[in-house]
Amino acid sequence: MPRGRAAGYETQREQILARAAELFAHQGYTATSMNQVALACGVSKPSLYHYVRDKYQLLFEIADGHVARLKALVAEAHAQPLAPETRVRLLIGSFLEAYADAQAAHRVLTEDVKFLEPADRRRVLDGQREVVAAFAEAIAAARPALRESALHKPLTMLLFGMMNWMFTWLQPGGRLAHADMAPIVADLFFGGLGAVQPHDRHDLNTASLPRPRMRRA
Amino acid sequence: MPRGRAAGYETQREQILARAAELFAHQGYTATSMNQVALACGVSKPSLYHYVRDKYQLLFEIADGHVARLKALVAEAHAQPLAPETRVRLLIGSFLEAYADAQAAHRVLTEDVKFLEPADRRRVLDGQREVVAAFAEAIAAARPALRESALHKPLTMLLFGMMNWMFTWLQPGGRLAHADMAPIVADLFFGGLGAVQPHDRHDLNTASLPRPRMRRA
DNA sequence: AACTTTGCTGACCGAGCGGTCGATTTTGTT
DNA sequence: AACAAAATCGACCGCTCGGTCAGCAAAGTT
Repeated sequence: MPRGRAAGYETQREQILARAAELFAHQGYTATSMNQVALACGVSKPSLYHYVRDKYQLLFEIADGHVARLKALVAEAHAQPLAPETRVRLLIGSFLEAYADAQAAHRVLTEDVKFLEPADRRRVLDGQREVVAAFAEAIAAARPALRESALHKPLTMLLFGMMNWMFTWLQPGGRLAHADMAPIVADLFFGGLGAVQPHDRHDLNTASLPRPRMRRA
Repeated sequence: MPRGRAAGYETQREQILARAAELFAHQGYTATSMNQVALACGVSKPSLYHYVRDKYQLLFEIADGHVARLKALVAEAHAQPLAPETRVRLLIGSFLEAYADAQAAHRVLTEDVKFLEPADRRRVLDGQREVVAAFAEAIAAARPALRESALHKPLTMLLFGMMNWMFTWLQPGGRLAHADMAPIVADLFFGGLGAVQPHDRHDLNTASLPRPRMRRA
């Protein structure tokens, strides 16, 4: 057995994944060419293929790695003995921190999942479902009345909407950082839960207002 | 002058736009070929190019048309004499209705803007900024205290996060419809505003909890 | 020193892309 | 009937894509 792998192999591999994640995040998976990835990594295309099987593997590893990170955060929050609401607030904070640290991977996960083959997509989406279910459970533990109304799952999705949409408008160098938003999101969410609780479905109190259809724009 | 345009020209053009929007929404702009668009419309590729200048024009018209629709909804809501909070609730309801009626265009708008040329992208994003600013103004009118804390804009973005993320998880044929969500979103938002108001920025009340870094996933 | 694998590259391949051409048929006007 | 533009199509073009190949220098094992 003449040689083993060089020490820098895994290092370079991870750098390639990171560069690819950035390119995918900014240009989209299909609009990014392997030539671009190779160029961004400072290597030739065959060298790139020395570290990665194909373009598809880049996509899968970026997406799968990110959900694995999120699942680890959930496990970490559940390992600590915390009051229910405190646990949810911790989850929100740690997720927003993870989003800030891996913005590219997060964007790839939310926008390019559709390019995964069915089996891989299922795997990734199942991981996401686990994470969302854990949030929903933590929320139901903090506000048990929600579970009876079967509203804790839609409300959990609204919470994820607030968090997942942040990468759209929050500037990395702006006045507000992801960490600043965590208590705001948590306060808005828990403060609003009380107001939405007594609601009945199909009680569309604004639907009776006149709302004529549009003709053309 | 021998002939004018056939009566069905505009009709077919709009159908092409609609089909293209669906394909773009499900596969992404770059991953959708003009052959696919032509096939989905039941015409040959040269016929398709008889109705549309090029692929890019499809993208721009889909995105621009959708923001025009949203801007019209804002104008419509402002034309009516309403109590501030009622106006915001009406806006939320009409936006969710518009999202439900034009899910494909909405998805294209949120995911494929990056493929617009700078000038066109600016135009579309400016339109979106107008819409968001109108929401923020309506919200500040309903809760004047928010304006002083300069928090009404981030909170408006959180509201948009809840609404814009809905297309990700709300099943068109599921138990909950977009219309069912409107009062829930409005109640959660207005109910939570009171809880977030007294907050000071950088008062990260969960940040003191132990939150060790992850090593690798 | 002999050997074998690693790490890397310029050149190349088949395929599919967006878009066009030339020709044909259809249709409203005169 | 004569005409010109509209509407449609099969075939094709130049280009870029993801990916491969043959070959070369460097390096760890024996």
